[in-house]
Amino acid sequence: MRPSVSIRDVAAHAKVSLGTVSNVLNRPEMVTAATRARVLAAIDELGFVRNESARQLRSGMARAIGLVVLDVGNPFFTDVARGVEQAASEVGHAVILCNSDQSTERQRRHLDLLAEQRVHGVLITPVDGTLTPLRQLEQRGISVVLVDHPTTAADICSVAVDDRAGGALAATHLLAEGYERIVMVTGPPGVHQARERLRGAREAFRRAGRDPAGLEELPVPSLNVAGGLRAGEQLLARRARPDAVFCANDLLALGVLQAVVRAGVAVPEEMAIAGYDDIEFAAAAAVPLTSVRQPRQLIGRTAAEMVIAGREGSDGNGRRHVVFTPELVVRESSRRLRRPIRRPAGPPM
Amino acid sequence: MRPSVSIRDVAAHAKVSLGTVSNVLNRPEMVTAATRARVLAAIDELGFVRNESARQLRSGMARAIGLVVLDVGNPFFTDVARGVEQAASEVGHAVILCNSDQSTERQRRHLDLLAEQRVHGVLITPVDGTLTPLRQLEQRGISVVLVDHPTTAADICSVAVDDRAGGALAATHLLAEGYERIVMVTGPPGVHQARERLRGAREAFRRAGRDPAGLEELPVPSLNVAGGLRAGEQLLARRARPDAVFCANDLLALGVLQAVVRAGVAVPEEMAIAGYDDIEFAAAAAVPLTSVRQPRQLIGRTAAEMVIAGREGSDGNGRRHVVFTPELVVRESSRRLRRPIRRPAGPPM
DNA sequence: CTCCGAGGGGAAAGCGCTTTCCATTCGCCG
DNA sequence: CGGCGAATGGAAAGCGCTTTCCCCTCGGAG
Repeated sequence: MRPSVSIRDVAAHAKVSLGTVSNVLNRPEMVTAATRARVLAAIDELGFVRNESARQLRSGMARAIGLVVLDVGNPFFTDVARGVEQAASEVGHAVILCNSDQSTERQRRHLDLLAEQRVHGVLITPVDGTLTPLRQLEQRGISVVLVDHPTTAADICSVAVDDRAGGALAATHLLAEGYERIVMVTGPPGVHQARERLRGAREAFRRAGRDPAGLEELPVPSLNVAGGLRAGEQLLARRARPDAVFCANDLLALGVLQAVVRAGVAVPEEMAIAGYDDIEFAAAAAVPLTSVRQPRQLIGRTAAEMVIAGREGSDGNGRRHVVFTPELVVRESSRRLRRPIRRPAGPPM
Repeated sequence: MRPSVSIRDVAAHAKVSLGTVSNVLNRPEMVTAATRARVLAAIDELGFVRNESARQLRSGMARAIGLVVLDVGNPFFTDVARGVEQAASEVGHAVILCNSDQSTERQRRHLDLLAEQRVHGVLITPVDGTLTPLRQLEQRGISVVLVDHPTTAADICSVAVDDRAGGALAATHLLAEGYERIVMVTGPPGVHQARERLRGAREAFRRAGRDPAGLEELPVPSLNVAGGLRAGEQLLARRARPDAVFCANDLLALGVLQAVVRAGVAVPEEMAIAGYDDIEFAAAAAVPLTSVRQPRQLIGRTAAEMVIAGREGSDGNGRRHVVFTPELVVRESSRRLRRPIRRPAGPPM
């Protein structure tokens, strides 16, 4: 097997013309079964593998799509990625996964890279609200779909979940359970999703006849477990602790939970906790976590399908914005009822 | 901004020759500062983005590497991916992430795709021990590095962690704590890592003067939380429950833990649990989980560096196999000491 | 003023593939 | 048996870039 077998070698080996090999590869129906078999046999014997770059140089576009996420470590995004990957592989597209880690600079570098690769499209959860670089991509013919980014921009496709509704679900639930002093832990100021969830929660306060300002916001620098630990410690240090904490995502919630449990404070009796995303680990936490579930894989799959379909007719009939509805999952971390006490020999849990 | 700006347009706009533009891009030092500036200005004005496919068609190799993992949902792999991505982006390489989901078929499809893309190299945690397709890649000039796959194959580079030592660490610890009836939960039969961890654990039994056969193996179909839940239920249903469970990874352990805690069985008093990987969520679990830590990002980074360096001289001086040493992290889930009693009414500590 | 060498121009080849345009060769129908 | 259409051959262009070769043009050193 020579390092590089070209379509021309295959043609020679199968004793057909170069064009025929190309036809077998791209329009197999217009070639006789017999010759097709002969060509395929030659491909097999020679170990020929089609060169994507040459192909894409002609077609002008790669059979790959880019996925830029805020944090690969967040199970929310890996589930989205899974959905994307499934949809992409069904049509033979590769997925280039990029992790911006909330850095504008890294995001920019990744977008440049994807532009150089002439990817078919880009799925992105942008670091901030600046959509200019994305519009530039679109001008270059690379379609863009915003993922989980509540946007009002009509010119860019998006797939999102109604964060405001989700925030409202959580807040309504906490209020209904009778919690009074509620704090919402959010991430860095720029994070759109968190803002919307807070907004939804405040609306729920209003609808419940409560002062929206009564929902305090506690921002932390990062939306991960470390950020949650930090938030938890801050809350514990207060004289007047909140009796319920709503976190912008489950990683934060797990961090808060860990800090709180470690300090011997009972959840939910002394402090209830609710998260967002309903990641797999939420149910397995120290105290099973109440959370707001989003159809993660479906988000990814839908976004991928949109970007693969491209902009054909999307201005006319194509849907440009898809919004899913979240769902509240109540678990022990926020139930007012005293949890049943389970003890083997004596210790509670 | 026209859909496609080529190097030729840039040359015309900057009033230089085509070759000069190419030089600015690839060997900037051999062009005068003045003309370089002029060319860069033209690039900027026209919004030129270099076409990677054309470039790679000439060079014969893409500036991208493939990463094939068993499960993107497993934080172990996302951390590895993070390390890979960092190392790759430092040298301007893209990372194509592929998820085999333990399926040979999916793995094959992904490898085909990567071969078509003419990626620079492939990092892979193979589904099984069949290395033939990987050898084929190497013959095509695509270097391969096995990740977290204990191999004896001298002809393929690898980065791994000493799974046997890790298994021994966990088992030794459990024995030292005085546990008697220990079960190890492993995954599907083919999974190499689990096999080695079991082997290491049995060796530890032997060294402790115990019968290695005393360590029972309980295989489950998948190495994730669902698999763990299943294992947990099976163990709970037994008349004679084990007093300690060692799981082949943390996802399994979290699943077992969840099943056990839900049934009101105390951990570790009635059943101790130890996992493997020390993922971020292990510390935040219902009962903080004892686990075996692996340098995940470092594994990814090292593997990426190896594959980017390629096979240049690796037969001679280049290291072809790197093995890291794991580390035991003891938490409450396996401590013999009774945990401090924490209850809302009268929290200690 | 001459000469040299560096910076740059211009042209060309070629990476592997797709696609198009004829020209050719069949097998087969009328 | 003439002719028709389907299946293929053969040739060629061109996607955007890198690289090489050779020639030209200066500015500065001698």
